[in-house]
Amino acid sequence: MNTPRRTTIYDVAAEAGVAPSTVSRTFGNPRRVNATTREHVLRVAERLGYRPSPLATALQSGHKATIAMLVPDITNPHFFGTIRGAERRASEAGVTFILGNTEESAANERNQIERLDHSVDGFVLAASRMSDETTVGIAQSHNLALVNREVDGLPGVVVDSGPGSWQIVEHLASLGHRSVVYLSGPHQSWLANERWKALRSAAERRGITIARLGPFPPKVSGGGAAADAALVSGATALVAHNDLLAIGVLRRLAERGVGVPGRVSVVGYDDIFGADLCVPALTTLAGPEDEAGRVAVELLLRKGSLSTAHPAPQRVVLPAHLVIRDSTGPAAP
Amino acid sequence: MNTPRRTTIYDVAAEAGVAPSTVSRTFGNPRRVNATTREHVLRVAERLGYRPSPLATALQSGHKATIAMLVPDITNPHFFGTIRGAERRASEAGVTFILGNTEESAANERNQIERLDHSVDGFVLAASRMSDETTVGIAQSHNLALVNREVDGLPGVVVDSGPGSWQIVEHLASLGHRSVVYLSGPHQSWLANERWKALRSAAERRGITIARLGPFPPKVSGGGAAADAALVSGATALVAHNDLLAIGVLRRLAERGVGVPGRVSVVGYDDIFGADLCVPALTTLAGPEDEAGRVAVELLLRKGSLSTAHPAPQRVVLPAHLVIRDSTGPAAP
DNA sequence: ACAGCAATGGCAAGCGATTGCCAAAAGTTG
DNA sequence: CAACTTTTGGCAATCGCTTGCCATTGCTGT
Repeated sequence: MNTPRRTTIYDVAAEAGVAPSTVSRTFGNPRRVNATTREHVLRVAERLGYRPSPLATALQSGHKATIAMLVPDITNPHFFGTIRGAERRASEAGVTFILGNTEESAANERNQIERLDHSVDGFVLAASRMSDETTVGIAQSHNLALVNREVDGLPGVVVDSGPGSWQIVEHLASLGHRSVVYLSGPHQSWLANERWKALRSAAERRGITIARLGPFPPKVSGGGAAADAALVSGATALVAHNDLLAIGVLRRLAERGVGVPGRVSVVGYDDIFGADLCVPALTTLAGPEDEAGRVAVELLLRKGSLSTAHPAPQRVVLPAHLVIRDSTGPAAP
Repeated sequence: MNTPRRTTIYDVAAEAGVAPSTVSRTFGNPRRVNATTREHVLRVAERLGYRPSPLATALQSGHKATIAMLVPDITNPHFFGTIRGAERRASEAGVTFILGNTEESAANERNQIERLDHSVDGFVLAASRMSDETTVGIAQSHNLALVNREVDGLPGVVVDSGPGSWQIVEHLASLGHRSVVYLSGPHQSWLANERWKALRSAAERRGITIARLGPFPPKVSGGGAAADAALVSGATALVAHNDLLAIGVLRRLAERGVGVPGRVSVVGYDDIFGADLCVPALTTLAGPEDEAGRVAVELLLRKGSLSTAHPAPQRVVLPAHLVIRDSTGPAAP
């Protein structure tokens, strides 16, 4: 890895017989330099294999062309889509993409932000675990875009679980279910609370009994306890916080010989990879996760550009739709 | 996002009544400054909320404390294990982690490397699509660590598909299969060739007929064509390049009413999330993907430190093991 | 032909650290 | 106590690029 010193604007300038500032402008502010000169400089730069140093640029101009995305659990397939979408959009925009895992911890999240602070233009916070106050505080000095989390005044994108949750309840109701439980995710998860609220209000409207159980870790391994608790409750339909949990529930149910959807129906959220692979295939609320990732990055980028003339939408809601598979069926009599 | 100008070593220096260089040393070379002074500086820095700027540091010292990982397809769950492992290790080492998607293209891979060149200390290349020559060329001026790819003289980690492939063949042979096909991944995939070689030699040793079909895109969607081709071949056992492809194959087979493992057996590689969810559950070669990610980063970090005294192992081979599930069974008579 | 301007290029001062070199202070040694 | 070594802190150059400001140059209009 011997470094033969990289080509700098000075090298190019010398070779092209112009001042370094001219070279700099050629790249960063082309209209500021005469077409002929520009061409010439570009040619020389090309020949010398010049590459601008993002570091030096960032240090001087403050423009880092880099964003970071923080997810609570990089393991969770649910985030794959969002990560993918975000990475794609960033890459398209020529922005480098930093990925961080917060291990479901708000403290960890803060630290990462703190650490990366100097190195990025902004953060995409997916399913942030931080409190509203903390988040607002951070937003004071940082560019943020939230995914699946709403905080007053902050830009973000959510996959709409409201109408989605209603769809779930309607579906269940139409199958004759009268008693439903929601197997909740972490209590500090905004999403968990949102889903619960939506489910409850939908259930009330339909005159259906609904209860919240948990919290359960939103992983396959959380399914055991969740299933057992649900069974005790006597509900005929279980709505899990996410597909991972739902799959865990399905497993446990199979172990215990509880028929799905014969005895109970199971619904998940997210439609992750694998949801249609398990048996019975999982009925789940599918959202455009990729899109969410894209949009979040978009919001961040837009905010950067000072197009205050055309204020970008600060809050985007993406529609979700229920994918009905085999894990839901008529309520047992 | 108004930036009230961040605290710099100068601020700290002024406040603490020392020179900026002392502040710098306090952080970067603590033993160079008197304990008392150090304590004092640290206290002041703390009070002022000083955070070093990685950019400035990198610009001056060349030490970026950042690595990038490039994967061919961020979509593929297979890579998430590796990504996770790599991210973890990087994070533990206080190194920031950049993730890039190369979309299965060697050219894209080169570009990304070029772009990130100035910003990182090294690259983890997962299942790189670049030719050996190109890779060696790049290694001349960049720090590289390869995952599931071997290039002479370059450090890397592979999940050992050799013995693994033998296990597959043994398993199939013991079930009475005499004719096997390998449903290959992309031809420029080193892994695909490696697997093929291992399978073939194992098959020969066992006196089993084996053929290579493909290439097929290593995705679920590639499974249709792969399954059809395999059926025509008349083989009783299909070994797919990876689980995604295997799952696609399973689907197609089910569509066509071909019993698995009744009529044919199917084996995959990687044991991705979902492999045990599908029906029949997939027999597959499981490797420690997380570990591979960790190790790759480790190699990169080690190379950075000039511990030439204790030359780090340049090539790590991780063992794989066959997970036998329901997609393999006795050969049809 | 001349004031008035816009376009273009150069100068030099940063951005926030690191680090080689030097000098002052402190500690050792016989 | 003189002579010497080790610690410790400061100075200032440097990393590669951006950008405000100034000086030229060449047009324009009248």
